[in-house]
Amino acid sequence: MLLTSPRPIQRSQSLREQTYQVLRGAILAGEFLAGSRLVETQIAEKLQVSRTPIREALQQLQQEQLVVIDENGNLRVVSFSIADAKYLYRCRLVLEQESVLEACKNSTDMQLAKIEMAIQQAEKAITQQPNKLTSYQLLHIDYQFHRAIAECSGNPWLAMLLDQLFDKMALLRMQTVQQNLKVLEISSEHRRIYKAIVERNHELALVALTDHLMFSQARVIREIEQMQNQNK
Amino acid sequence: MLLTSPRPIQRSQSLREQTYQVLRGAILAGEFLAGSRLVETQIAEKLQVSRTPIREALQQLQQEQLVVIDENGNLRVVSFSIADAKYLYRCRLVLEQESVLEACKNSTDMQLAKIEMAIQQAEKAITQQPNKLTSYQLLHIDYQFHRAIAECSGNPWLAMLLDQLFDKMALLRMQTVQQNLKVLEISSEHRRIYKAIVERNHELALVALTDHLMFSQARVIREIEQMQNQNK
DNA sequence: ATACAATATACTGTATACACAACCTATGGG
DNA sequence: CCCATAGGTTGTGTATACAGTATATTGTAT
Repeated sequence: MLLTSPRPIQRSQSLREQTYQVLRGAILAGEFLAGSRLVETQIAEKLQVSRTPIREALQQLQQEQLVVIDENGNLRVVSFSIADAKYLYRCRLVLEQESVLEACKNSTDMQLAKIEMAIQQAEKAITQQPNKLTSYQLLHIDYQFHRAIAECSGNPWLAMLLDQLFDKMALLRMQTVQQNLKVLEISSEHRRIYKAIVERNHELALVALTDHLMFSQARVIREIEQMQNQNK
Repeated sequence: MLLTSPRPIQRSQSLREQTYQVLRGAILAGEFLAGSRLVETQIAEKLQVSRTPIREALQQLQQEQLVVIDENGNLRVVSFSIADAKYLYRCRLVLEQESVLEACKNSTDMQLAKIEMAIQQAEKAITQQPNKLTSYQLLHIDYQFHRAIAECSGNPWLAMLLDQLFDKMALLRMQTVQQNLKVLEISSEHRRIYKAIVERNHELALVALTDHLMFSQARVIREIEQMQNQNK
């Protein structure tokens, strides 16, 4: 009789991981102004932990390009241009095209159900608490849908690459979106993609996805331009 | 653990950066067996620096998925399966397709020259020192070509995503390739892609690229299978 | 010998100390 | 009045100490 304890795991997470989550969340939630400086010692004092976990969390964020080193060697929250937006959307498009193609081919019923759940969750969130949700939460719900499709592809590296882009997209939109997203438009576009995948119609799925991303890109760029006009 | 590096480390860059380069190089050069364990204290003693820079370097490698945490929480050099190979190549294909498309559209004369230089350098390296070069060096020269095309696209995020894949590809092939690469085949395939880009013929460029990557994938998978047969 | 308990060892996570560089600021000399 | 430099401030990089935990080892009893 041997302690076959099935791995009780989950020793409370390391401070490094917790710090990382806190900082990432704060950045994506827009709690730092774009371009604001991040100083190890200040964050350490604020969070009441030593510099070590902070340092490591910042390095992780830096590798993910959510924070960058400026010309003086200071860490700052990254700030995206219109050009960045276009390039990021372009990368996302080709990866997500592969994503839906494979989803059309491989997705199981359970995976499809997960996609539909993501759509329903989004719709529920909108109708029930229209203004209770932060932009960050809305974006998160949006990406659940795209993440679910990527998982259908069965390609873990594809999902990983897309995750990286989603984080940057979230920050990009967080830095621009003032009012709430046009969530109704998004929802119908999502339904269209989902329907095509269920029908295994990959031509239609590709078109629907491409439309969706192009519209989304257009919305983001329009908002950036509006912001820039306001600042004049 | 070999780490042929008694102490070439100097204060020019941070120890963290130097350690990272040394470890990354050692992994990609195959100086660690696939799956071998990486221990902070051991590496620290070997390189004669404290654990701090080692730790940070290892975390960076972990984020790049060149090392992973096993079920017991130990760091190990990642080891790829045939499935991984296929998935990685698939991601690489869609990203590089975008890469050559944009290269056909945007590349300047200088950028084109850089691509050609990469080809010539590869050919020179092969003819002059056929057996002097390690597989790692050959791979590096190979990727210079693909990197140069990615730069032509003007899309920095695309180049970044591809860089990540190249590292994994290098490791994948390092773990499989026994004899030297079939460099002559590669070279002619490269020339074909280059020619299409110069002529701004994007249909042909896409075909040439796709062929090249499919051949490459087939070569890698064949070698993995041979290895697995040998181990029986 | 095998199983189990007790102890030692090996690693990691975190805090802290210190060195050093960049940057500011003020004071004194021109 | 200007500027040059000493001294302080701030921030990062690195080493090290210490605690907690997992792993290996040894000793002991059956």
